[in-house]
Amino acid sequence: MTPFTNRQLKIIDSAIELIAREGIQKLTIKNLSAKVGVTEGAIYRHFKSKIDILLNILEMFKENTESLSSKIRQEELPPIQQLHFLFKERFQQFAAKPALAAVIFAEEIFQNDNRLSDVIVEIMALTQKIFKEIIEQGQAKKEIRDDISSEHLSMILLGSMRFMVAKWHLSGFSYNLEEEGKSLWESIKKMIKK
Amino acid sequence: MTPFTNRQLKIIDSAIELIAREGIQKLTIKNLSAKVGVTEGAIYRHFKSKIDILLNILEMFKENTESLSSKIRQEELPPIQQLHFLFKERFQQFAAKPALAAVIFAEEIFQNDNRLSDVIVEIMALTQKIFKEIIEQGQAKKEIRDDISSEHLSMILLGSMRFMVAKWHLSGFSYNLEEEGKSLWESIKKMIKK
Amino acid sequence: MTPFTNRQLKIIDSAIELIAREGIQKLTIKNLSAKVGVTEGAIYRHFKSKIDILLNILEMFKENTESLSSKIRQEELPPIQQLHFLFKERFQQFAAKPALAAVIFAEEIFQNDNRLSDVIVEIMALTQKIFKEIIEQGQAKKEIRDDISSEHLSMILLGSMRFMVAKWHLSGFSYNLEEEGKSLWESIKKMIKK
Amino acid sequence: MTPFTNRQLKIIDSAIELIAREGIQKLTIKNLSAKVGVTEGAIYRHFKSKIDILLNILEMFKENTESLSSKIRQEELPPIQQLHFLFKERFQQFAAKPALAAVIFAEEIFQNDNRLSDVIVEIMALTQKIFKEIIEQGQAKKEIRDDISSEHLSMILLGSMRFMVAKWHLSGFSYNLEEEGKSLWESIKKMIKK
DNA sequence: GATGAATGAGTTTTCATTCAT
DNA sequence: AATGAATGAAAACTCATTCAT
Repeated sequence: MTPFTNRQLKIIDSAIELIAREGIQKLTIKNLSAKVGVTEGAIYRHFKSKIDILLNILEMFKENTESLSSKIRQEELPPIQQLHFLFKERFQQFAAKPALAAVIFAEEIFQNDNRLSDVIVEIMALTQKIFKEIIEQGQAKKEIRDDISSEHLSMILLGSMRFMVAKWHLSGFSYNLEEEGKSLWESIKKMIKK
Repeated sequence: MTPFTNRQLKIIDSAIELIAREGIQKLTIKNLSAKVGVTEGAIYRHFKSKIDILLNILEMFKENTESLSSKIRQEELPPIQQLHFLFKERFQQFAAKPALAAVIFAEEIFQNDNRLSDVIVEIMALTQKIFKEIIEQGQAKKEIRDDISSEHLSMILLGSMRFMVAKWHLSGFSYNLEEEGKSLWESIKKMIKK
Repeated sequence: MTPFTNRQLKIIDSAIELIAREGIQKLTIKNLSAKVGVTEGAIYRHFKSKIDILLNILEMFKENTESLSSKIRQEELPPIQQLHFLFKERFQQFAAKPALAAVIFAEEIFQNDNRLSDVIVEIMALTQKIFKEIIEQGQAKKEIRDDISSEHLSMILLGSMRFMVAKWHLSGFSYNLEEEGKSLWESIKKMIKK
Repeated sequence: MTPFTNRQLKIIDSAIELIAREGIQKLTIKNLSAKVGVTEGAIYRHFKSKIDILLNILEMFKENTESLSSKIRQEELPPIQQLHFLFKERFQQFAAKPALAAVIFAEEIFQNDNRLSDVIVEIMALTQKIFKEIIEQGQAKKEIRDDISSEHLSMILLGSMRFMVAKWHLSGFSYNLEEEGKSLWESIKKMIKK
């Protein structure tokens, strides 16, 4: 939605990488500007504050989540396959940009400021809502077991996904996330299918 | 193991609460000493550095995890009940001290320093190992389904637990974690039982 | 004397208003350029530095003071009426452009730089000299009391004028300066007439 | 009222002198700490912000004004002598601490921040009120002329005092303020006496 | 004439830590 | 044990100015 300039994209990217590699405490304007290759003041020509940079990272992710969700709704796949698609897509995105995974699942990072933590809560709620709705369709169509609430099923799906990503991050992105994710999905599918 | 003085316990407690309520970025010696009720310098009589305080928090949690695990091993319960016990116990601990939950599952907090992140990795590995072993016993005894690897089953268990705790934290600890946890456990049990 | 371009006049005007409304500390090239409606760099097409802008404001006021004074000298009015004219004229100018009043009587603003404070001293000396000379004429013509030195009489005249303007500024220009000034003049006239 | 520590007094004093000598724009924490002889951070152990320092300077002056006024009321002098006393006292104070004069009459300095400008307005109103009340007593007792309002008389008194102090400041404190002030008082007395 | 990007020096403030008392 | 004062480094951000386009 927001059309970023190249410089802004560079800054956002550098910020994500800095956080992923060294934690938010290392996301300082000094480190960031060094990574971008400009002086500290120059950053402020592109974002009005450090919080603003973080806000844009989250906003980008939120918009991406929304567009993924509407893309799926259009495709008219059976619910299980919709879940599979979302699962795969997310793991693919994270594998392509590991830093993003590290940032997006570390809510603590954004606890700092209300504007940030609000967006985090929104993203989390939105994501779970998307999964829940698909699961409920699946339950209605008898594709997905209905002896367990959609709330719990979505929690199990998202929870295990997050856990895998967190471990992957802590391991220094040392294995192939997409493969492991695919294998995890197979297990989950077995558990939730009717 | 480490015999803490009362002052040390007070400091550790205050630190955990500060982090839980406002994020690590608010864990400063100034804020901490104000919460404890002493001057800044006084903190250094009890811990040799800020990292040292965080290290002790993690160490405490790690020891607690270890003692929980050995307690279970002595009790000779059937595997499913062992899992139930661990699940319940953890949720109870977190409900009793919400701040701890907020801190312990937020690995990002400790990414700052290698000594810290090493302990985080150890704790995560240890926890998953405990769950995996019990699950494997359960599979051997035909109590737990064996068409899904113990690796994945433990991921699903731990992942959904972490997810629930994370949501609870983000919601401002606004609901009864123990009850929700109990209900989640029932769902998980249904899914993993043979 | 100095023939300003339209852009230069706009910049000077905006600068005066910025200072009057928010203080010199808010007179930054960024704020100024925003008010003028151009980018920061553009300002430097019209003035070679920020000090240069301030210098021109003072120079304008000084020239205005000089022309007022020579206008009066030509008109050959009785001294008391000359004073009245100056008094009225100044209050009229300030009422018409409140911002100018706020700036011109706030010597502190220009203490920053020697080139500026020198002009301030010149303006102050010039103004007092103009008043003193008229008063001395009045004393020679027995129109104005001569039991008090022209130095003191001019101080009282200028001092009370400045005080009224300062209060008006601090009150947010909340009352009619011209009327209040007229009334003050009546009082002063009573006090200085022979 | 507020019992300042020695360090705080030193800081306040240094701040006043810095402003008087070079203007507020030179009152930076860096310059201030250098003058005090400590590092920049050290200032913050004694005042919580730069504004706080300025606020305390004004508050000190305000309290001083109040105590002067109540001292006078107790002494039961004839109104003209009360005015004389206040006049003398103020000029004495300024002569003793020139920097204070430079700061206190330069309202612009404090336009920066609402908390500051509010106190400035209060001080100005308080001072004029004190003078006005004495003048009104004098008018009631037929000591002071009543063909001119107490409002205008106080404006003339305070205005000429401020003007003299401003000139003295701009001249680099180059003459004896107390003597000049005494002489000005004599002129003013002549003008306001009945 | 004007823009957009940048710089280098500066701003206020906070931080973890030390140390004499 | 604890305080109060201090330090040196670093934080986020702002400023006047320059310059290629």
